[in-house]
Amino acid sequence: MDNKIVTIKEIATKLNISPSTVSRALHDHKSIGLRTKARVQELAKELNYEPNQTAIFFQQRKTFTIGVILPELSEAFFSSAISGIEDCANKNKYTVLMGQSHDDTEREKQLVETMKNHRVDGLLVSIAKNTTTYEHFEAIKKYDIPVVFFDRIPSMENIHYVACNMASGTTQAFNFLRKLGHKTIGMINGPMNLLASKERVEGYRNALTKARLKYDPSLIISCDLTTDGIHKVTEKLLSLKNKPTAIIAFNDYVLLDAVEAVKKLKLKINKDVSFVSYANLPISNYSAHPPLASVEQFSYQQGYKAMEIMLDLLSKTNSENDNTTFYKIILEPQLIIHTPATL
Amino acid sequence: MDNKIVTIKEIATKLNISPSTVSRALHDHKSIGLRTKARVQELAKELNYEPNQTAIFFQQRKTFTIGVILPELSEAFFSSAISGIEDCANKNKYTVLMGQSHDDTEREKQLVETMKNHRVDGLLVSIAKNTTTYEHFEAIKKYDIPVVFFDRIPSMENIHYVACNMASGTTQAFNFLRKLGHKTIGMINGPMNLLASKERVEGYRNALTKARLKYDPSLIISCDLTTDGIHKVTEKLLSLKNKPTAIIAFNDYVLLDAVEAVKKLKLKINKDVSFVSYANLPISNYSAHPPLASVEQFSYQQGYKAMEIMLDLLSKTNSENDNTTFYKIILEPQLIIHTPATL
DNA sequence: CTGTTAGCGCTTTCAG
DNA sequence: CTGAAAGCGCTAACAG
Repeated sequence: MDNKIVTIKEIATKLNISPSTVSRALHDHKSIGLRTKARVQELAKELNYEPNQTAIFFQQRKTFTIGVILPELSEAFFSSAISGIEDCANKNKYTVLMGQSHDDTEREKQLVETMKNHRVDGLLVSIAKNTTTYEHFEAIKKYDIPVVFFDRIPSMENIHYVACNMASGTTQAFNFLRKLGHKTIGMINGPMNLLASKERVEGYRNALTKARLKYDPSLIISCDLTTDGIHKVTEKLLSLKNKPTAIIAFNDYVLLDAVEAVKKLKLKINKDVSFVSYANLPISNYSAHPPLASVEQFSYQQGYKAMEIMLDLLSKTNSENDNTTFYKIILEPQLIIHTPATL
Repeated sequence: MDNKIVTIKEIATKLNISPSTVSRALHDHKSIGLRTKARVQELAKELNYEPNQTAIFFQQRKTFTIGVILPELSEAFFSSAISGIEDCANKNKYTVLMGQSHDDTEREKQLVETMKNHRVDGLLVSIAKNTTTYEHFEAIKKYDIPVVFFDRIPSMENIHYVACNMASGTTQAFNFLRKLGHKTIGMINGPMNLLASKERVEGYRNALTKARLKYDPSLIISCDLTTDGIHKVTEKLLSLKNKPTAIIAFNDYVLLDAVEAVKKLKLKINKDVSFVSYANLPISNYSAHPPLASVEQFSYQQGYKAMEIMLDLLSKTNSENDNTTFYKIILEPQLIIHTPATL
């Protein structure tokens, strides 16, 4: 068995020509004679030549690899998003280097470091939920590694990102509930360092303003998105004097925990309290207590789009250092109303 | 801003010593004087030196990168498995290069190629459901890139793999249903090129044999695992003369489609026909029609274990080329019986 | 304890 | 149209 790895040099000596000629022939360089080009390509195939990418990466200072950092792969939103990223990357000859922060800022920092050392061409990140300092992302700019954020966007200036307009999604959700007759609507929100949490509040308040209603801040409670946190918050909401008859849950996972809390209180879903949530994950379709509606956030598309932006950034990174314009792609979410049949 | 990237050579000239000394000092080589070591490390930190991994990868013929090829990231089983892989890899200073085959053999082949060119140190793969030729995996062995398969194992000799003992899982499922009084038990199986499908049949037959029952082959039907295929197969099973009162579904996703088919036939779940399935995915916990029980396959653990085997293989790949012993790790699955409360 | 040297495999000027 | 040579950044004999 020809276990040995074939190099350009070998092809060269076997053909009595120089390595540079071989390299050029392999790349279909115009200045190479058809005759030699053919001979080289033939022998290359015969010997089963494979270019050593690590050598090329090193030499070209480009790895055709994109680093992706996200909180948790087992959350459907993220696995779907990275699926989109990978599809787009693959289509464009890029590969994906993946790491999960597990919502731990320290690990996130370390991953940025690893990715940098691996010389990824770019970084796609969805930040850990309690990341509040951003030096690690600032730092990487100096290395000409573009960063595009998706979904979980940090509160930083001058960044590229793609996200869903959660304000508008929340307004949609709110109005939907209003139309069903709900007067008092609560919200289980996420940590306030997330843009998405701020936007939810914004959308909620916009809806109130438009409807000329008064804002009761106690109806919106932030939590850390842990099961315990969600249970507590749900109980709190449902024990208010101004008790909500409907609740907007941060996402479909949060909803699952909120539903449990409601059951513990011996209240009836869709009777004592109704829910609307975000993400529109497949679990909702099969759930025993699906939300009345869920704000679709197009996770796959977000990932795909983020990668497209990255490709664009990479294509012109050398010519113009456009440190002035930033992509801020905001997808319009869509409230998916679940049919009565499934309720 | 010091945008320039610092190299060992620079540190060397600034300190009037040789690059090799710097390299050694940075690696805490014992033969370097404490004095110089300190000076080097200090300056390195000051200049913010970062080793160029691509150079190291190239030079060392090792990338500390593991390629992972799996069918579909948005399937919970796989995202959970890769989560385990990544955790184990990360803990051991390895990174994960990821690609989805989307159950397409062509793309799988191409991914193997890409991974090979990227010079991954090893490959972890769960094959596409209709992959039946394995040259691409045979080929990669010549490059000293170990391959460990997980969950979806090809019918090849001499491979490393970790999987769940689906035979035993199926026997457990079968016996569970028998105890509930079911006499005629059907099975929606996957494509027969998958080891897991063969094992299901084996487990089914073992259970029959032990119970001294006769085997009716029409009660086991293979399908392509598409929604349409599942619908057809379900209808077929339920229109047999020897009609099953319980069905073992290939996994929790298949179950969802099978349930739909049952509804279309106006039959009642858990009355006309009961289900048991595999995977025990979270969806089951929230599903409107969860299976009576589900065979837990420990996806995260499978991924983690596969990566551990890989690490072991990598640690001794140079010393002994142990082409004779192969890891065949078979995890014992566990039938998780869903509490009546959720039914 | 430290320096010299060579080389990993490839691309790419610069000369013919 | 082709060759010679340099060099990407780092490590590792080998030689002091």
